[in-house]
Amino acid sequence: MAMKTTEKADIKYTNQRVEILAFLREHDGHPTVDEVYDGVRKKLTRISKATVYKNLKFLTEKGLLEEVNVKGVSRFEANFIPHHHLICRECGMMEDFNSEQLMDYSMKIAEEIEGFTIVSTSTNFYGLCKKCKEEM
Amino acid sequence: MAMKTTEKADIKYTNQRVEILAFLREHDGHPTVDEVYDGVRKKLTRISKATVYKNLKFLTEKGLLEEVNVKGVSRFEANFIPHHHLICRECGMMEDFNSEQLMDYSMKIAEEIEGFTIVSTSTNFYGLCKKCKEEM
DNA sequence: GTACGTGCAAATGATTTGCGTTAAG
DNA sequence: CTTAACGCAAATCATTTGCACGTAC
Repeated sequence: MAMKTTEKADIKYTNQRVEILAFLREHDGHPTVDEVYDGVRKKLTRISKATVYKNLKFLTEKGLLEEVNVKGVSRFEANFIPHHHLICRECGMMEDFNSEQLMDYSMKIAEEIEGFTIVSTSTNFYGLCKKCKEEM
Repeated sequence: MAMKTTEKADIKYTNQRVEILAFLREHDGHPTVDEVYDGVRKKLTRISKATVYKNLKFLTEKGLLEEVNVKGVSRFEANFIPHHHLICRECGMMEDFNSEQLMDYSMKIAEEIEGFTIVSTSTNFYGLCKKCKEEM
């Protein structure tokens, strides 16, 4: 069976990739491309933004990262425990949220869908974060 | 209380806005900006893409449209019955999917979340559409 | 009549690409 | 060694903006 794991073997772990992965594992706030770039540049001062772009795309294709999009901006994460998101409609802030119950429930519903082979599910909860609510 | 409905009153229903709304109501396949532009241009040949952009943004802010983002591209819809999405990881194709059960279940879980005021939820089911699966 | 919307062209911002150089395996 | 990755600068693509003119209310 063709598994993702076989693909992982072909990855060249360059310094740049190692630092990008390390940065994302230490920052679970779903950083944007620029935030990853700024973060990684502290360790690798000569890294280019093009390399950050290329690698975020590459690592996402290889299955080592997940890309999410809020208000038109790409954000990345390295968290592989399937989870859900709380998203603030006002400021775009995004937080992980776990509910195994909901994950199980969604996957059970997924099994009944025809003409689509479901691999994963993710629920987004949209609303207002504490900060934005107070500012209203 | 400041409701969305009070805002709706201030909308100037120009030809351009009317056609954009009509197009989206007739096309539930989550069109991109370019697709909306091409579609509306058949009726209003002189409309500019800037106007399409301005109005999609404006109408989304006014609550008449929903914006979703797949693979970095914005898509729009005018469907206000809350619903879920089936998204193909391969080609980005997106289809509506209804499950009242799942909607109820998610909202029940949402009520228990603290520090975040949840307004709506939407579950994305990721996988492969029939066409992409056959091509593998 | 007036304020807001439009179309156009130019500006911005995000992302991708081409290519000579560098480094991982 | 050899091939894939890097860094840089230029190119492309999506989206926004400024402004003179037009139109909904």
